[in-house]
Amino acid sequence: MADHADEEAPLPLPATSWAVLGLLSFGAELSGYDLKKWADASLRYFYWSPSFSQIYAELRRLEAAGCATSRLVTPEAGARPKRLYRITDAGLAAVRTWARQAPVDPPMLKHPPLLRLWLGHLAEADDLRGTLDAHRADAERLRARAAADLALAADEPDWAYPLLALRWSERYYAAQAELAAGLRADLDAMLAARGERRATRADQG
Amino acid sequence: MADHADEEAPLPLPATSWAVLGLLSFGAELSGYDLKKWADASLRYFYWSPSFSQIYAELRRLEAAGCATSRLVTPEAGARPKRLYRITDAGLAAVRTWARQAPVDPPMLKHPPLLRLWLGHLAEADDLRGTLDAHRADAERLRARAAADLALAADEPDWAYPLLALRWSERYYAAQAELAAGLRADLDAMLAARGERRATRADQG
DNA sequence: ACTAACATGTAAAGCGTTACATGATTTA
DNA sequence: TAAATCATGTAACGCTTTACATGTTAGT
Repeated sequence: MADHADEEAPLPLPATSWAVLGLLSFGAELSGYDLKKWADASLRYFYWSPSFSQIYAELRRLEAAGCATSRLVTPEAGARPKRLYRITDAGLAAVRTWARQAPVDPPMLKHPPLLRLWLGHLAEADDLRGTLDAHRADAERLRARAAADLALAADEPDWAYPLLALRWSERYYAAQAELAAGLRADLDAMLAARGERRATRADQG
Repeated sequence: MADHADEEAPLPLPATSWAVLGLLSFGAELSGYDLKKWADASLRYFYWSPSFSQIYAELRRLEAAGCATSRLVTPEAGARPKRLYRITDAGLAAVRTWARQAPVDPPMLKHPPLLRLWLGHLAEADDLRGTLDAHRADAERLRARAAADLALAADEPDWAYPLLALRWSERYYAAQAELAAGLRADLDAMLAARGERRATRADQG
């Protein structure tokens, strides 16, 4: 039976569960708080970082499914105890099966700045310009953060794959900034052309 | 009071409501089915396209809020009636206020192919290569679809802003394909270096 | 006549967030 | 010692999807 583990269907867990179990699959014993911090520093560039409460719920679910175990640790007498989670052998086998066999969903993008521009006929031109400029600045900030996190993680042989993901992330946010700049230019060109057309009509009429 | 409409706080509706009301703000009288089709052809490139049931629920909500009205239309005697929705003056004012004043949330990305790569230590190299290649092909398909939709919408003066969004979308998916190619190259280089290091160690040991 | 695709919804289940509650630790 | 921040959770709410139910139209 153990020989056929890779051929069994993956456990029916939501993607967020696999992300959390994936964090644990690197081997460390972590608290919910630790996991949230780590997710913010790595996953969030290409996968949204779940909230604390979501992480705590996922950990309870993973433990109930036998994919993780937990123990209460009290640092000092009288201090508040914390619960540390560690992946189990069954959990490691499950996440391996998932990583090799589960279908890969398509990327999902929710881009509020673009939604605003798409409804540009409802706003003022300066509002739109401001929205795009702010979005571009955000993208550049994220690119810089990814570059910084990349420098921190470099040369750690265990993190070769997270490092690839970080390199991709830095390029992704650089591309986002460039796309924002291009869109800003297109918007200005469109508005200029529209203004000229209106002026021409006014001259004729 | 009417003069101050732009200074009032936007109605507390979720982003999806505004997206649907935004579709209606172009002026057409549409059914839930029409709206879904239109969302699939325009919004989905930069904003996920809500499901049918979600759209129907949003329409009911918008009507309850006074932002839209509906009427039942029976094409022929005995045929199944359909409900058509149209934006109201109050709805137009509300979506204008939202478009000008509501804060713009940051883009949200959920990228399962990258999540798989990030957990590359759990899978086989060929699985990862296949995942990346499939992702690249998907991105190129979406780029081509955006280009096609762009050609359909061009030269419609009312769709100037949707056109800008479509141009951005085409570039976005082109960039996605390039990023996938770059990541594939990085992966191959990493695996080659690892293989050489392992071979070197084997020679020495 | 049968099938597939089109079309319009409803109901239930689950995902995920915000708000809340609590206590420890640091800083002013 | 007061405030701010860190840290660990719980509970309630609302968004979103999947599955289901139902009827119509068009092709074969």
